[in-house]
Amino acid sequence: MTNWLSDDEQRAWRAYRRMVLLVDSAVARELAHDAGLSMPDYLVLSALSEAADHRRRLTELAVRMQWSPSRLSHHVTRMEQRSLVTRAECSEDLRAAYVVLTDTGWEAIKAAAPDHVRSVRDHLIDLLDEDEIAALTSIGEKVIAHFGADCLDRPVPRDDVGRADYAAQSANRSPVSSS
Amino acid sequence: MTNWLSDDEQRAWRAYRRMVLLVDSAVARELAHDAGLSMPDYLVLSALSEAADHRRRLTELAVRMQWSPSRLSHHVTRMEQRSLVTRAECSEDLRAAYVVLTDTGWEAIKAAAPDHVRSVRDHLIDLLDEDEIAALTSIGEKVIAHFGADCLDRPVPRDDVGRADYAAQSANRSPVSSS
DNA sequence: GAACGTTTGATGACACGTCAATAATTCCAT
DNA sequence: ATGGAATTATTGACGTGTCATCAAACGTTC
Repeated sequence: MTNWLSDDEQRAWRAYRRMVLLVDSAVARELAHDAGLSMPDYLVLSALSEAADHRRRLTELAVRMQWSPSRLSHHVTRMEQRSLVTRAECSEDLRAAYVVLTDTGWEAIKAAAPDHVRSVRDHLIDLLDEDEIAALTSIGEKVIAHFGADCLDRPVPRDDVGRADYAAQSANRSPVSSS
Repeated sequence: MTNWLSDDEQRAWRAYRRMVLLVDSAVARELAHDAGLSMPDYLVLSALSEAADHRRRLTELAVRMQWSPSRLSHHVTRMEQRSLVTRAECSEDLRAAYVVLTDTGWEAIKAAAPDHVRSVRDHLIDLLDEDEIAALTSIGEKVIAHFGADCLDRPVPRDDVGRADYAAQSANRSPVSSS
């Protein structure tokens, strides 16, 4: 005996799906048009731009982004071919590898960020008032919490605690917003 | 001069992104595991199950789902190879074609729906109280409205007005929820 | 120090989605 | 009726993402 969705629940689910479809595709389309980057590209570049030496271990990056190692590896390969990032060996652990932001990649993310933020504002943030922003945050964080501690936005590894790069979004400092 | 996101806005955007990532991947994973269907598969089957003769014109379906014609054509081809749907000619317009639900497809969607609804409840709907459901709906519909009338969930074509299949979600009738 | 299981990444096969180009039919204006 | 534009659908090339599998290096245990 299935517990079907009520009309209100159905409506919420449909609105959610449609919103995500529209927002994501609009933001992605504009990012591609303005900067020649895909959303995944942007997220990788942004994560690297937040890192100390503009480099991260593949696994660390994959965990942080909630990507499969395989996905990241594939994507890094493709980005490498466009000179946005490079791989570098890790001297302490020969299995491991770094992904490093190239100058090209750094310029690309710096150039892309303002238009991207504009785009996010246009299609989501600026459409909502203060209460709605708060509601969205609270709903989002509630859902995220349900998936457990592994899924926090900032699963900062033990040995990484104390770094403060993340706070730097709205200031004009070196890390570029992963917005 | 870029209008960067404030801390609150940044937090909302990050929570939104992460929520979408987690919910979508969990629901998709469970659907694939339980029913051997992808989300796109489910959406196509569900849309067809809502149609009068379990069939729809390709273009009509593409518009309704907000998919590109190309995407739908590709996907239908793949689904056809798995015997979930078939193509049929349209006698009135020789350019046109129907996609038709096969018996296999019909059985597949009927079997998949309960688990899928369970999954949507587990990872989103049941996590939220009544107010939050209402807030999510209102936020979603506000955003959808921003994208214009073309993007309504139910861009019912003129000649289709009056059909009532959509109302039938929570009842146990023939159309299967597109949830 | 050899054997075992674990961690870290890479890879191939395949599903998915977009874009641009194509073909066939229909519609419409003359 | 005919020629040009619009509609409908398909296709190929390519970028993207997943899953299963593999290989190499590490670390621990005996």
